[in-house]
Amino acid sequence: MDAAEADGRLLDAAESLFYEHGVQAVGMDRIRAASGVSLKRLYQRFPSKEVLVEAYLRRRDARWRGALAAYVAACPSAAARPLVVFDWLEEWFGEPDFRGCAFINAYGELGTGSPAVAEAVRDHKAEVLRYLTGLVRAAGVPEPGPVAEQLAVLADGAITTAAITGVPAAARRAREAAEVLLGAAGAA
Amino acid sequence: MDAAEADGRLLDAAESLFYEHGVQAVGMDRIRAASGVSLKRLYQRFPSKEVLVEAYLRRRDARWRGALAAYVAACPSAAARPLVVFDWLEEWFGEPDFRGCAFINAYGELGTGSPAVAEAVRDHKAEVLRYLTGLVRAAGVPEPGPVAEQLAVLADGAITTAAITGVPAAARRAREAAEVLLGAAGAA
DNA sequence: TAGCCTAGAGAACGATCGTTCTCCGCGCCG
DNA sequence: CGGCGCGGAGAACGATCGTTCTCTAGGCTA
Repeated sequence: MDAAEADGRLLDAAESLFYEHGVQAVGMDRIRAASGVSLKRLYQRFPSKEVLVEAYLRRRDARWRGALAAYVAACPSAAARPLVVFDWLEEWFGEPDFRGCAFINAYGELGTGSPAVAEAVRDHKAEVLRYLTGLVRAAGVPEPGPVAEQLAVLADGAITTAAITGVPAAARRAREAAEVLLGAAGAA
Repeated sequence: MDAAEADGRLLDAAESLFYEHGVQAVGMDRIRAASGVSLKRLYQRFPSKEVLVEAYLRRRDARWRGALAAYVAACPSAAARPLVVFDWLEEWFGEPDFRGCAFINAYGELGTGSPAVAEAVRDHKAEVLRYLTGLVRAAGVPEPGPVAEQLAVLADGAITTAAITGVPAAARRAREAAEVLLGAAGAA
């Protein structure tokens, strides 16, 4: 097993355990057991738990935004793409291991104590907002910034609401709201 | 010091410490030190940390909704009251110890492991939704349910966005969105 | 004044945390 | 074939966790 595969197995284990149970509730030894990578190599690749947590968040950010972008790009209508974001959210909410936003959860748990984690979370939210701004602009809204911020708020609210209620209905409500907001802002 | 005062001091200490640092990052001994209540009495009043956490959440729920309702009730226009909710959020976001939604944070940290905490969080969100539904109905919306759910999503999204970005601007965006949604739903 | 109940201070307990160290076996270079 | 170094298994370490126990000082009743 080379370093790249060790990294992958460690990050896979870290992601599923941290996301399901929270960061503080999962010890390093549990990640060793789930990954099959020895503790010695774990600390060779990630010299502390905080480093591992940040790596987990940054890899999840890339994957999450990649999956969203791929789903949205499959929609032929640029005007509809901002709404398709909420269709993707609804599918996500229905998955059995859905547990809310990994970044919001990590920020609530560690944002005070770990600047590295806080920055990774802020970076994720900033990237999502950038992406939404591009979608809204391409949908024909003359000033996409404010509407994109509204969509970002709707998305975050839908994620947390769906996580707590356990049902994906919030995605539909958010999509309906987004439709009204885009219409009012003059989407083509 | 009687039992009622001990409870108050313990819950005050628990609330400020749990809210600021997260639940798992704060030990029982730190709550003893901050409250001035001995460990023995602490465990007399709250026989486990989980019980204390649930009591913290339920008292905060009552206070939080009480403060919101008092602020909103001071607005003379029933039609404007759903929007005033977001004014109150904006003031809250500006407070120096604002750290996001205590219930979302607790759910992310403990929702998987503690059914009592998960239920307290669900109860809070359900009560907020009930309250918003009443406001939207009184504002003249014929079918207040869907709009109230949209406002709840906007509020949760604004809270998390404000917590992560550190600026209260999300409240304004959410308020503008709420205005559009209420207008589209036929508020009088 | 004598006895008793309460409460506080803090040690103690077993568990678990993040992290490091020891020991052993296996594969590569001479 | 022999020595060497890397990697894995897991013990060990000091710290801290939630929780309980011990010991003592003090106020109330008789």
